[in-house]
Amino acid sequence: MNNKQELPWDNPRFRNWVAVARACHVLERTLAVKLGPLDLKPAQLDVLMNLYRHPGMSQHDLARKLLVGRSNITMLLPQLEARGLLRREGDDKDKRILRLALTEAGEALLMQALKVHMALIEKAMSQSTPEQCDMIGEQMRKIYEVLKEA
Amino acid sequence: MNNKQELPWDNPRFRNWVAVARACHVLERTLAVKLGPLDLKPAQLDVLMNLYRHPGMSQHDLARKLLVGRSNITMLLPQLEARGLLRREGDDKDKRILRLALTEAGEALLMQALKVHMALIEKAMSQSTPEQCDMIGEQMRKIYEVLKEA
DNA sequence: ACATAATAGTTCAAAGATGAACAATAAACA
DNA sequence: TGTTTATTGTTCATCTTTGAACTATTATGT
Repeated sequence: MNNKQELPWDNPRFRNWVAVARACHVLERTLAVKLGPLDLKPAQLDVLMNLYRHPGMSQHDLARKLLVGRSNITMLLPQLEARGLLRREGDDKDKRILRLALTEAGEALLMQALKVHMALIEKAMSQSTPEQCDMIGEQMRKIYEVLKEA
Repeated sequence: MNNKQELPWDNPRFRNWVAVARACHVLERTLAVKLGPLDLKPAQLDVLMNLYRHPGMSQHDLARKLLVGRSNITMLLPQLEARGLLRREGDDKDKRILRLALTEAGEALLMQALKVHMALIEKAMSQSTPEQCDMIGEQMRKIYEVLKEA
């Protein structure tokens, strides 16, 4: 007779996930504001970060890393390339592939942006003990694994 | 003489937060796909959820809850109103304010969408013990508090 | 009361993200 | 080899999101 399902708000998992989403959202918005002076958007910072860690990666690989479509990368890169922050050069063996790498200027700007990003994350995560912080990261990596092929 | 700052990737807080952001992103994308059959976007679901919990709230309050601009709400609501999912009626005492509430149809669709959302969150969070889950929620609420007025 | 400031919502142009369709290239396989 | 399939990156139309400027209304302060 009870045609009302259990309301999600009574469910701890739901409530707690909503908190995760809200924290993410507010940190992303704050980051966007703080990156303003560097004329950099969070999405662009993500690109620079990935190229720093994986120089020579293709646009396809970059799109997969960032969880966005390839077309998004195509739209994103020319702005950064025009600013001299990265290079795109064709692969020798596979002419379909463009290999990406940061320039000196790109690396320099990345370092500045990382200071901003790092400070923000420090401020956010300073509330947690190292053990709590690691546990959160561990659970989130599990979630990513569970969902990425769903 | 060391002009290289500590690289964020060596910092547990940074690495763990990146995991949070990635988990959020992939869950949001997955939700968007799973809500497809209901012809509902995550942002629209957020609206319905908030109106269910806070009937009579204004557009301004809704925007604040959702962490978006007021204009976003203005663009979002007409679609939902046209589908008969919600009502907008002017406040008696303050003629600037429009008060929002779900219709029967809106509530019914919300219940369907919540099943989808709930199932996804269950799948994601089932990896964690109840204690871990609560701790994550607690830390995330702290982060939100710290950042929301920054 | 009156001028000033603050608030709620809308409009609009610009920027971002998305997915389908496409061209060029490479891989698989008969 | 030749044909078919897959992959990489681009283009394009569409949909969202955003912030600044605007109107209407209410609050504040003198």
